[in-house]
Formats: sequence, structure tokens, C-alpha cells
Amino acid sequence: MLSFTEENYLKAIYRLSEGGSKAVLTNEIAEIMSTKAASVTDMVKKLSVKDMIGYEKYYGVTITRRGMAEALMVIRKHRLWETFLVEKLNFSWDEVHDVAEQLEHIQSNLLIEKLDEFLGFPTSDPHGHPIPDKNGKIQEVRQRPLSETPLNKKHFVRSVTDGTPSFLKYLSKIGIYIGAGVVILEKVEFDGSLEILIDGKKKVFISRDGAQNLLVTE
Amino acid sequence: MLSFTEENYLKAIYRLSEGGSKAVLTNEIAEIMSTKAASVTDMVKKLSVKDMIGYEKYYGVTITRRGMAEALMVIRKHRLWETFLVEKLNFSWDEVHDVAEQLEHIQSNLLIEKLDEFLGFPTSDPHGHPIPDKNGKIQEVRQRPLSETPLNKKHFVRSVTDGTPSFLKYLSKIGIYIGAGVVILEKVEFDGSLEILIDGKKKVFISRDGAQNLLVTE
DNA sequence: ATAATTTTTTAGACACATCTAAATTTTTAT
DNA sequence: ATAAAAATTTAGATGTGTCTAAAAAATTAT
Repeated sequence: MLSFTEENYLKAIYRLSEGGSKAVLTNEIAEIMSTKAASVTDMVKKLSVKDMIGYEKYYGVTITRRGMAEALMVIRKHRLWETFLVEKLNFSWDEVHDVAEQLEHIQSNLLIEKLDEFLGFPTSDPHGHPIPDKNGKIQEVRQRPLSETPLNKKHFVRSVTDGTPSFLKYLSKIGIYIGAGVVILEKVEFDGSLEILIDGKKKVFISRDGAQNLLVTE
Repeated sequence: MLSFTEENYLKAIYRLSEGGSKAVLTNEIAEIMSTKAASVTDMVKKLSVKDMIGYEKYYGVTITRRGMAEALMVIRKHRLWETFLVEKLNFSWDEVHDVAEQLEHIQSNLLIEKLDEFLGFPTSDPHGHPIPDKNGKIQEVRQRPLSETPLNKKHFVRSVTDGTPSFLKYLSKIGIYIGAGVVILEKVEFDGSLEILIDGKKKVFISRDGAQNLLVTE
């Protein structure tokens, strides 16, 4: 069984492994774990012994099948708890992260299966991120940045790439939420910002950076 | 802020302090924490520095006002989570303890207040234990002699009317302690003695006099 | 290709929570 | 009152996760 800390490292390594097929570097892990490279080295040795990752000195880290399964379970728990917090306890979606970060480490299969059932077996969390099922399977949806969609074509906000509270607050302030229907009305040449229509009602401007971090589906 | 382990010690010390006004002994703590006396000594020194308990070498431990407030918050969280698990997730009463034992350490005031509201501000948990409110106030439950409780209804040992060493020794010998869960299984016509079940495990007989001096709550 | 820079690892330390074994203090029994 | 027993504390060790400083390896720039 993995410790609280080991689970967090594994989750970070999983995230860094996504997309890129290259090995994950010590410094990258240190960065997103807010710790020092020396500490990362110590930890990856441990995770390597436990067969959660492959580790080669001075080269980097690759996640194993077992490690990936573990990471997916932690992510499943995190996203189910976020869903619970927002849908049942009326948290706003920028308040949930820190709490879910703790709840994801509660050890009980029974708990998580019953929670899943209580929530009606959701497939995505309040941020639009997919929730792995109990076998670790993720239902993939084709998401792309709002900035890459054509004008006047309606899309639905599914998730964000940058989940920082400040970005979430910004979205909330301009009236964007997961599930919102958005249409690009006009691209501003000058700074790349977009004028968009939310739910056919509200016209707002979103910066180029904002539109790049907002993932939508058709 | 207290660590996971410190909170557990404090909770144990609070439980042992209830009823008796005497200091809590190192060995008593070691017993219910399933650890060694030496470890307890180390921990009580730490809790003493943090002003959670008073500690005097070779004498014992008394809980401070601050310590009591902390312990009550942990108990509040534990009982709210147990209520959630049973009422919302359909756990059975004997499945909840280990999970609640973990959930009680989640740090978030917002979470616990919202959970409280979600559950409709319950005043007692599924086992009938009172839930402290957000100020740590417990709605007092009536204590009565075990002899006056109905058959097959679980009660908890709170205190004794006759505190003589011989009575306490007798209780200790048959396996009764403050906090124990007791159920009357049968009343013996002949001499008024009772067959009781302690903590769902141990069946013993207690005399009529004994049952009259043992105060319990629901 | 060699020097400078960056990244990564090792070495040694610390705080936490635990343990065993030995020493000390308190309690109990004769 | 003194010896034996029990309870408690201290001393010293272990495992986890962290850190800083220094050494080693890899990358880059000249």
C-alpha cells in the first residue's frame, strides 16, 4: 500500500507522462510537487523498488502499468470527491481542490464505490475532466481549446488546462462555467482576444490566453 | 495545527477523561492506542508543550480547555462522517468506523459546516452518540443505571455512582470500562442479575447491584 | 573539444512517530 | 519497613520524508 506522499508523487508523474512519451525529469517533478530535486531522487528510488515507476539515474522516470493503475485510482477518487463537493455540498468549483486533495487519499474501496453510486456514476467532474471508472478506464472525449474553434459554431465548455484558482475565478467572473454553451462572435486582430456569446445570452470578451486554456467539445 | 497522530491521542485522552476527574494514566492511553507506554510518554510531552494537556511525570495527564475543544472538533467530524456514511451512502453501522477514523482528520472548516448542513444538523450519530455543535457544545443525554434500560438496546458506560476501588476492580475484571458499549441480553429472574454483551464481543453476567451503580447513556 | 552551465545524485542532517531494553519511580505485598 | 512487582520514563535505535551543501554527470556554448 502506498503512503499519502507516494500517491501524490505518482499522480504528478502520471500527469507529466500524459502526452509526451519521453521520460519525466527529476526537476519537472520537483517543480510541480513544490519540493527539491534531492527529495524527488529519494522518492523515485522508493517508487521504483515498489515497481510503480521505472527509474534510470540521470535519465528520468517512466510510469509502469501498475503505477498508472494506482495513479488512475487516485485521480478517480479526487474527481468523484470534487463532484460530491460541488453537487451535494454546494461548494463552488474554485473551492473544491484543496479539500479533494485530502479526500483522495482516504483508503476504502467500499467508500469510493458507494460514493460513485450515490453520485449516479458520473463520467466527468465539475471541471469537465473525465472520471476513470473502477477499472481505470477513461471515457475519452475530443476536447480542444476554444481558441481553435471556428467562428459562429457553438461548443460546450468541458474543462480547463490551467486549473489555478485565479483562472477559475476569472472564468466565474466573466460568466463561464462547465457545461456553458459558447460561440465565438469575433476575433480581435490586435491582441488575439475573442468576443464570445455565453448560452446565447451574454456577450463577453475573453483573452487569448484564456481561450487557449478553455477546452470545449462540439 | 495538530498532526493526524496528535489528534488521535487527544481524542483518546478526552475519552479517558470523561466521567473520572482523575488524571489519565500512561498505560491506559497505551492500551486504547494499541501502542507502547514509551511512545505515549513521548507524545504526551509534545501535547503538553502545545498546551493541549497537563502532564506530570509518573502521575498522569489531564486535558486542558484547548485540548478538549480540539478533541470535541475531531469527535464532531467523526460522528458527522459516520452519519453521512450510514444515511447517504448506505453503509451498515459496523462498516463505518474505520472509514470515519480517516475522514475525521480532513482539515476544512467549510467542508464540515457544509456537511453538517447537508445532513440537516443532526444531534446524534447512527450509534446514538451526541454530535458536538460547531462551538463544541454537546446536547447532554440523560444518564441512567444500566438496570433501567430495556433489553437489546445498546448503551454506553459513562460513569459509576459507587466509585469504590472494589467496585471499579470488579468492573475491570469483567471487562467493563468507561465508554464500553453494553447491551442487556437477558434478565435473570432469580437474583436480578443481567447477562450483558460488551462491545458486541464479550458476554458476561453483572449482579443487580452492579447494574444499578453503572450509569449509561444511549 | 573543452569549458561553463545546468541537472541530478549523494552525503549528511533533522523532525516525526515509533520501538526495545534498561533505568527509575511508584505501588503493593509481606 | 523493606522487598517484590508494576508502572513509567529515558536512552538509543529505526523508518519516512524532508532539507542543504557538495559531488558527479549531462548538456550547452564557445
